[in-house]
Amino acid sequence: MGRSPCCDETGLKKGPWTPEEDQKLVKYIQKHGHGSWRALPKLAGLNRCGKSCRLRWTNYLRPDIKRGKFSEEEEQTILNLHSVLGNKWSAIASHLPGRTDNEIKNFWNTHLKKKLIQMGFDPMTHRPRTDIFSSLPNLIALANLKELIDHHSLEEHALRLQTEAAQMAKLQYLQYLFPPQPPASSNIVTGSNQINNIGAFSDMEAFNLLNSLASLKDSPSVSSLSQLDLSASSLQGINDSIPFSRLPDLQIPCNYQPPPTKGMAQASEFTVFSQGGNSPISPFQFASSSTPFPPSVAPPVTQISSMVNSLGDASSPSSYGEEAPSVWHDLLEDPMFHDIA
DNA sequence: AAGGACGCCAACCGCGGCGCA
DNA sequence: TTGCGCCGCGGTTGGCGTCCT
Repeated sequence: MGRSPCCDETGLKKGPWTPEEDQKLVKYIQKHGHGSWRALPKLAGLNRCGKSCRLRWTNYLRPDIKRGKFSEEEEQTILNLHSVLGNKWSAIASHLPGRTDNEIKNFWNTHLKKKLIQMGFDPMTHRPRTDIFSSLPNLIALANLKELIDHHSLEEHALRLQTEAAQMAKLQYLQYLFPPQPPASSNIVTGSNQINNIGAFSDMEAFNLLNSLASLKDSPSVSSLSQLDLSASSLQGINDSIPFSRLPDLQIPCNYQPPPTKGMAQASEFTVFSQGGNSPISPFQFASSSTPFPPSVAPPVTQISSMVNSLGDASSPSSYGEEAPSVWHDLLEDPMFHDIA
């Protein structure tokens, strides 16, 4: 309904703008304002469609446009806003004075999206990618840790710490796969269905799931799972929705070498914030819920945890468009899972 | 030095929303 | 209520510059 026919007209110039055209457009708008974009080209003496003129003005010629590289603060703001708004580029641009939606969109597509992928985050959900392949390094690390514990005589204290770290990592991984569902009253606008899909498991479902795992652990058929200490205290952990802020405490086993991705180096450029208990949104969100939104100043940059880094591998396929395993049974029965565990 | 691959970004395309008659 | 015209938005494309082999 109501499609503009302006660009279907033949004889109108397309493609890059010449300095002369720019000058005509700027002069006209400075003198008369843009008024009706449809009528503007004729009035300004331009052989362009109104759409083209509007785009040229809003994305390039407008006097208040800020050009040049995005600052770290702007980058952080884009990340935060995108985690809440999704691909609402105009809405994001409205919080970045002097930046156009087109510029932000391009910056996202060429830089930020790649960075998130390299760090093992899904650029749409801002969550660690949930596909099993992207988590393999982490699972392998856990296996290596077990090897270490089995074959080396360590001090009891160190052993206990490492075992706890392994438990925490596994529990957190479960949490990543089935993050808590956003509250029904949540008014957060998401630009992606992914967010809603991924939040399909509630805390209680995850808790029940772990209970069923606990009952399975004594079964000879799944003996490999017995490494997972699913005591009541550790189960309490996931029921409390382990936040991201716990991640930096985790240690990767000393014999584990993370994949040599560029993202590893870039990781420190980003900030990871606590998700809080039930936050349905990005790890790039602000730690304090009392922080006014949108932020005017980016928070201090902290180091991303090695745990988060190890979750993803830039070379592995993205989880974008995929779903977390819908049935845990399938996962547990998968021979690969047994091998890893 | 040449040319192929890759990245960046300005510009285009097409759809949906909104106002108005 | 319906249809039309316009605008704005998000996705995509294509050209240019740079890097790599």
